[in-house]
Order: sequence, then C-alpha cells, then structure tokens
Amino acid sequence: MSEPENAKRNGAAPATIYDIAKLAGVNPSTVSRALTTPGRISAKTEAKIRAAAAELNYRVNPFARALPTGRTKLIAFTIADITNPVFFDLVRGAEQVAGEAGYTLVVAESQESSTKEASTLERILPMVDGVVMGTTRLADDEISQLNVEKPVVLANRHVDGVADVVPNIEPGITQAVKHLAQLGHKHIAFLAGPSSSWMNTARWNLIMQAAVAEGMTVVEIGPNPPTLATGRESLDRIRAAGVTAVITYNDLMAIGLLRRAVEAGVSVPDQLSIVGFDNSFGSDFTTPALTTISQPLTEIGARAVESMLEILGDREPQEQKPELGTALLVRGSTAKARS
Amino acid sequence: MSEPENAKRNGAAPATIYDIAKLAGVNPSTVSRALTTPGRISAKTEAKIRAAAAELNYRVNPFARALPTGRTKLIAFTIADITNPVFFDLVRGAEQVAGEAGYTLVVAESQESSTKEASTLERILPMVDGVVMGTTRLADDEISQLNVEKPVVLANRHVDGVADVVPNIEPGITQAVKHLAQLGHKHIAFLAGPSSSWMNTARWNLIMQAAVAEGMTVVEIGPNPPTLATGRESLDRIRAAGVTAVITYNDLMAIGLLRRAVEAGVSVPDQLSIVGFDNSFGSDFTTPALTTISQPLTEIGARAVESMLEILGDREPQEQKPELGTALLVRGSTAKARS
DNA sequence: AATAGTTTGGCAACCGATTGACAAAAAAGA
DNA sequence: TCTTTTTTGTCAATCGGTTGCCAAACTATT
Repeated sequence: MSEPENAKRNGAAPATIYDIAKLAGVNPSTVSRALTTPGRISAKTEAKIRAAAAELNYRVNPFARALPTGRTKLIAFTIADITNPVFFDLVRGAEQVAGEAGYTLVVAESQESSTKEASTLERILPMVDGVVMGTTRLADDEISQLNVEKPVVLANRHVDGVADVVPNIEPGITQAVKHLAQLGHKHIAFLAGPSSSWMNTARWNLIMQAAVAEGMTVVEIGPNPPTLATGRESLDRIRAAGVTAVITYNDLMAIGLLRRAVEAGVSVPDQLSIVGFDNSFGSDFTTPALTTISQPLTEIGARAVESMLEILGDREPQEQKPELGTALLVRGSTAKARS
Repeated sequence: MSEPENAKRNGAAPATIYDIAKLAGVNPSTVSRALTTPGRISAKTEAKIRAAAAELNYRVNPFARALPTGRTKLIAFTIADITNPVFFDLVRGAEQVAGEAGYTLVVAESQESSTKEASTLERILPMVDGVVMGTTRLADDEISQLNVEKPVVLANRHVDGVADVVPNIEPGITQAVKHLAQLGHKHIAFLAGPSSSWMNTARWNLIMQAAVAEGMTVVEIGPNPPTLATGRESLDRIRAAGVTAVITYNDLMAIGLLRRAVEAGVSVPDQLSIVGFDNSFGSDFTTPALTTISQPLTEIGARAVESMLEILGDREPQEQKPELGTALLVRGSTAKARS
C-alpha cells in the first residue's frame, strides 16, 4: 500500500551480463556470446558463465537486446472484435506456435473500427517484429502500406503482395448450397458482413455462383456489421425478401437471427433454414443447434504465425502444407423448404 | 516473396532524434526534452522541433526509451482460458483504460495450467511495467512473489498485500439462493470450479452460508476444471446427489450441464433448476436461457487497470469508487421444485 | 548601467545488451 | 623446436533515447 513514487520494486536490481562477467571472471562480451552464440565460446567457460547466470537469476533485458538487433520477439495479432468467438481458435493456434518459438503475441482489438485499428497499430508497430492480422478492417492499400514498414501476414484475406493463409472456402459453400437445394429451397439469401471484409465478398461470390448452378435465386442483404445485434435486426428484411433459407456471413449473425426468429414465432428450421459460418463457440448452444460451415481456425492461426516466423527468418520454410479446407456441418437449423 | 534474410523492410531507416536534431539545428538532448518535457524548451524551438519531427515521420523507439527509464508502457494481462467468454468483458474494460493512458495490454493465456502461466509470465515479465491478473491459477505465494518483482493487480481474487478489484458477490449469491428457496427447493448443489481458484472458495462459502440460512441442504461437487466438458460430465453426479437445483461455478459449466441434461431427457428447469455465474457470452443462447449471477466484468477490468496505473504513478489516485456488486438475473433455467 | 536571477540549450555519461576487429593462447603441422 | 592455423576471449563502438550538470543568453531588479 502507498508507495506511489517508487516504481522499482525489488530492492535488488535485476542482474546484468556485467554482474555475471564479474562473478565468472570474464568479459561481458564473452558472457553475451556464451549465452547467444552456442559454440563460439569454449564449453568450460560457457558452463562457468551459465552457472553464474543461474546463480544470479539472470534474465536478459529484452530492450537492451532489441536496441542493437532491432528484434523484439513480439508479434502483433489484430482482431476486429474480441466479442466474436472466432478469434478464440485463431489466437489459440497463433499463440501456440509463437510461444514455442519464443515469441509473444500482442493482441490488439479494434472493435470493428478501421480508425481504431490504425491508431492501435500505430502505437504498437514500433515494438513488434511483424503483424499477423487475424481479422482486420483496414483497406487493401493500408495493408500494403503497413507491409512496407513491417512484415504482415493475413489470415482469411488476400491482398496482392502480402503473405496470407486462406482456407479454400469453396467446398464448404458448395456443400451448403447443395444441401439447401436438396432440401427443396428455391430462393435463398446471404446475410452479408461488413463491406470492408475481403472474406465477405469472397463468400458472396461463391454463394452466388453455387446458387445459380443449382438453379436457385439468391439475394444479398447487407452490408452489415457482423454482430449478434445485426442478426436480430435482419429478420424482417429476410422475411420480406420471401426466401426460405439464409446463409449468414458468420455464426454471430446466424445466432442473433435464429434467436430473434424463435422469439417472433418464426419456426427454425420449418419456416426458415439458417446456415452460419465459422462453427464458432456457442453455435451449438442454440435450439436448434446451428448448421454451419466450419473452418480450421486453429490451424489458420498457427500457419499464419509460422509464415511470419519464416519471413522473420526464425524458421525454416517448410515444404508446402496441404491446402486448408472448409466443410458443411449439418445440425438442426436447416430442414425441408416449407411447401 | 523470398527475401528471408532482410528483416529490414522500408529502405529508409526510421527517423531518430538525431535526425530531427540535425534538421532543426539543435542538440539531440534538446529534441528529447522538447518531446517529453513540455515547458522545458522555449515554445519557438519546440515548434521547430515538432515540425521537423512531423516532417520526418518520427516515432520514438520504445526500446531505446525503455532502456534508461525502465518503463515500457506495457501491461501484462493474464487469463486462464481464452475459451471462457468471461474474459471478453474483462479485457474490453482493461484495454479501454490502458489504451487511453497510452499503455498496451499483452494478453497472456495459460490454458488453465499454473505451470504454463508461470512460464509465460517468466518470459514477458522483463518487458512489462506490471501484471494485471484477470483470471489466474497461480498459488497465493507465487502471486506474492511476483508482486515483489513487478506490481500486480488482481481481478476477482484477494491475496494479502496485493492490490485487487473484487466485486461483492454476496448480494448475487444471496438473491440466487433465496430465489431457489422461494421456488421450493430443499436440496441444492454447488458444482465447484478449480481448487486453485480463490473465487471458487469464496462462492462456495457464501452459498453454504445462505443455504443454511434458508434451511436448505447444500453439497459441493468438485473441484473441477471450469469448462463446458466438466458441466456435461457432471450430470450423473448431480442427479445421484438427489438435488433439485444446482448453482455452478461459472456459466460455461452451467451451459455444459444444461445441454447434457436436455440430451439425456432431464427437463430443465422442471426436473432440475440451474443457476450459472458471470452472465457471460452465450449464456442466453440456450433453451431455456440460463438464470445466472451477473458480475460487472467490464468495470472490473477497467478498475484493475486504473489501479495499476495509480501504482505506476501514471494516474492520480481517485476518490473511492462505489463498491461493485453482483445481482441475480432470472431467465428460464430455474423453476418450481418438482414435488 | 551593473548585478542578480531565470531561461534555454549543449555536453557527456549512461541504460544493457550485441558485434566487428584484433590479440593472446592453444593446437596442429613441418 | 619453430611456424602456421585455429580457437578463445577482450576491446571498444554502437543501438536511440534520457538526464544531471553547466554555461551562455536573456530578463528583471535596483
């Protein structure tokens, strides 16, 4: 309690390589080499130094190291909305890989605002080695711009000249549309996400294509913020459109829509079939449970960081990994079209 | 593509105070002062320097600054499980306050493992100014220990000698137990969380106390990992215990239990009433929606960071804020005890 | 106009590591 | 045994800021 002035806690200042050098009877630079360049120093001396370091409970000062090397072992991870559970798995995968490589993730949330995203990045950019964008609301040119300053890896988005990890959404979407067609749906809708989402466009295009191939009509309703609230608010527009099934941009919207429908006495799936996207946390809590297109989110997060590590030269480029796919997960929110 | 060696991106190295000094025709130290100590330098010179800085697109190198000052403007925020939506609101509140003060949050997840938590903290401790523990699985003495090295603020937990932000859980719990009593329940259970959770003990004690006061019997079932899976797996034990209502350690467990019960043909709330804890994301997705004890999580996260800022001397200590409370939120998962 | 007092800006040391250049010591070769 | 090569450790500069101390320049006082 109440020692507001003294920011320094532990009376004993943390040990430095100088302390170790003194204790081991060598030069500080020898300590640095022993600790960072294995083999450069004789085994005997190195052992002595390591012992001294252990005794002093030494931990390198990351800033002192970052200054001459310019490397901080920090990676920024951007997400648009912490409230959207898709990012659970994304960061899980990312954090896993980053941690193993001795990197730390700085998670930056932008609350769906590109302005906020830009300003947060502005603040943390000088201290990270690279930026992995889990979900971003920045425009293509802003991303390209960013990529000039620090390496960028995109998850679930493509921008020319920028590294990315994007699953093939075609199989999942085709399956979903076929599934609806087989259930007898003729008129369906796509409840769109934000216009600044690259994935939104990609999904819409494929859905349109697949729907036409199946001889169905399809309308896009949106763009919208990809939230629970939007899902709820869209029920009227969807009913007005006269469709019998909807595919939503993400599960959050699907859940909002489903719950609102139930409240409004619109039976799901009897009067309205709903297909979500992402298979994110909570999508199986609802009654009926949500039929959704699942993505390998953990793997996407992991690969995005792996890719970053390769760019940073901290990981050997691997042989080409198999393409990531998507698949329809049929649960209870889809059924035969009402005649 | 393929320039694995060159970590440096932008051909032009970022501007330093030396560049500014040259351009403005002053000494580097003058630049430093102009930018960090308002008033120390004449308005005229400062304007000149600021102009030069703007022209060169200058941004301070946080590491160079951190070296002499020891302050990094980074705060670690620990959470036990990123998959538990309680932390949404916790970090939302925390990030908000931190951002406004120019601090950045480094979110560290430990996947419910105290070992993992300790090792992650080990890695990031040297680079943060303090640690805010959203949810932690460390033991009391480990926390005290940590608090010696860097300032610590605990959310939802109390350890002697360590700053904390804890809401008063008494009203919520009392209301919940009263609510069950009024519905005619005589025998209830507490589905416990992890033994390393301080809150778990705190909640159990109050529930026990309140139940006894209402003339009910109450049993503790646990300890358990506070997850969806545990909730599911506990149905049998709960039924075996012969109780008609359960209060769970958190919503995740309650949701797991509720869903399993429905699957198993145990009607909720008719055969079993369930009360969750936290009012976290998804707790209203279920059918029936979960009755739960809500906590002001955003506010807790915000206050925890505020408290940290005060300790770091970066914020004036405020007048005492009103105590944070909890309250029962009655939804559909509780009903009259089956006679 | 002379003196005292206050601003303002420069000098240089320092934070804790890393690293190129070099010399001393040890090992290998003649 | 003497030279050549390799190994091992030291010196000193450097990264980009911050800050105590001091002197020059200015302002105010008498």
